[in-house]
Amino acid sequence: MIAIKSIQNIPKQNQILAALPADIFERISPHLELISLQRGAVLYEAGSQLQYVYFPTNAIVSLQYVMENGASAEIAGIGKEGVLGVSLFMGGSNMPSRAVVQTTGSAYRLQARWVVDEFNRAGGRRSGALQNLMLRYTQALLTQMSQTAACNRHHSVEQQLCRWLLSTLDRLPSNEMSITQELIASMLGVRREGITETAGNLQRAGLISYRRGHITIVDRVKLESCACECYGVVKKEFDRLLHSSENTKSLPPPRRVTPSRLQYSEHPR
Amino acid sequence: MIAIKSIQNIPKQNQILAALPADIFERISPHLELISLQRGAVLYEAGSQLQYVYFPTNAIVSLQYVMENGASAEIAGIGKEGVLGVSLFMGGSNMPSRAVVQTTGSAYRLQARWVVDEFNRAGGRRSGALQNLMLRYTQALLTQMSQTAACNRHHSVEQQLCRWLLSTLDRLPSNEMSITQELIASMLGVRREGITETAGNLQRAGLISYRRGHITIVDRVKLESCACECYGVVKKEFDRLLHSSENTKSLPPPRRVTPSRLQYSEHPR
DNA sequence: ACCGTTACGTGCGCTATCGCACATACGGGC
DNA sequence: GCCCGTATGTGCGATAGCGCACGTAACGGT
Repeated sequence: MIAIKSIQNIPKQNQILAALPADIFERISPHLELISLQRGAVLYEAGSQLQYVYFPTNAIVSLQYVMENGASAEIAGIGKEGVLGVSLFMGGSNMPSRAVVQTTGSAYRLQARWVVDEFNRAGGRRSGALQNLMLRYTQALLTQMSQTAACNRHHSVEQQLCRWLLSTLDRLPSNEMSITQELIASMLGVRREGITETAGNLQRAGLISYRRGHITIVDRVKLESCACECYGVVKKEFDRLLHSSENTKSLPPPRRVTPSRLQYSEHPR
Repeated sequence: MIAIKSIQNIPKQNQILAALPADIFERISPHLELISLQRGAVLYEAGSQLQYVYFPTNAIVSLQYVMENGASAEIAGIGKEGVLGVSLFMGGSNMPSRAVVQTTGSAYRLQARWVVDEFNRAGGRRSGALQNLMLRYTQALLTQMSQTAACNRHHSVEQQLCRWLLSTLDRLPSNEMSITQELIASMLGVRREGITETAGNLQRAGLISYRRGHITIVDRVKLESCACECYGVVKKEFDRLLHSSENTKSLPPPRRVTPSRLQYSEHPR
């Protein structure tokens, strides 16, 4: 986690930073520090005070919840599309979960106070674009978490693995990722053996191929059809919230339409 | 869902409304409508536009995600401690999940525009107390969702049932609730038979007692020890975020302390 | 080129939960 | 007081995923 300089890395690789209006970006950019994140580094421990907000460029950070008995589960993943530390301007000043670097890479960070300042600059008229963006991202995060909760309840390890691979892939430049099955297992909160077996199946079926610590996506389309709906739902929501006409408050039509009168959707059998 | 008048119901039964500073409360209170919510009513369909924000008094609303195949899972519950519709000022203008009334009761509602106005009134100096409260509540909601995700992954039906009973109890005036096992099952996303069996065990053990459509909590303490940690964690976080000294930005110490260097918490075996 | 660490493979019995097919009985409405 | 819809009880085979105990081999460092 050493501050480095590099001409390869530019802040705008992070999509939140890229979406900021020029004036705001100018204002905060002097305070952005480029740092390199090594896999395994812990950015926040659950419950600790937030010192920085992080904007990953090619790193991926995983929010995970660790239970009393040591079992863990990934709650959400954050890559170049997002920002780590939204709780800061929510007033909580600390996170409910731990943030661990899942894929080595870079990120820009910003001292807490700059973000809070800028967030509150919301000067009546054009209530701060930063605030707006952050809030939208937070909502996308809410969606991701809801989906994870439902997914954990109802989907098989295979479906979840596919989902996970796809969303990780979306945050990477190539179609290969460096990660062990053990780590994936700890993200998904399942046994390593379960991943070994499932990954074996996927490889045999020609969806992926892997060697010690590396996975390559071979057939993305098939992988998508093998993943649960969760992948698509979350992706669509991110697109809707973050890429659509910047300033609009009333946005595109509902994600889907359903009958307006209650039927308690019973457990399907 | 008919507007009614009642002297029994006062807005301040809702803890968010109660926590608002007098001036703001005065400003919005003329626009508050008291409505009665019948069990089963759907307040929002997933993806639909938000028309109102709801502040439950003695009603309980359940946010649930319904999957393509009809299976469902509760993502979070909202009672007198909270507010339904935070997505409104997050800029999303609609919710990712469905909101269903789980316990018949009342709520106050507010037209979307009043909330948004007030939310954005954040006049530089004392950036709106409403905004502050809402954001804090949103963070508490984030915690609840994370916890649900992890809980769904790792805890048994019994633990989850206990957790659910306790958090429902906290939102009710008495120690009896009117609900069928079928409904609980659909909230937890498990089979009804699973609830029947587990509830039977709990009754035999003297923690609860029930009759057709009604459950009474008999021994709350035992119930707590039987529930998973999730109940306590979420409750503590709500207290921390919503009851602690209103305006403080740097708050009580971390929820718990953990070593600051990474160990990938492997799946415990 | 070797060697040891660490990642991956595999087998096996176990448990929780599912899916389904019923039986039973409560209690509100007439 | 009866009756029927609906909530609850129960049994049973199927299965996904767990926990554990290994074996094997890939890769990186010296």
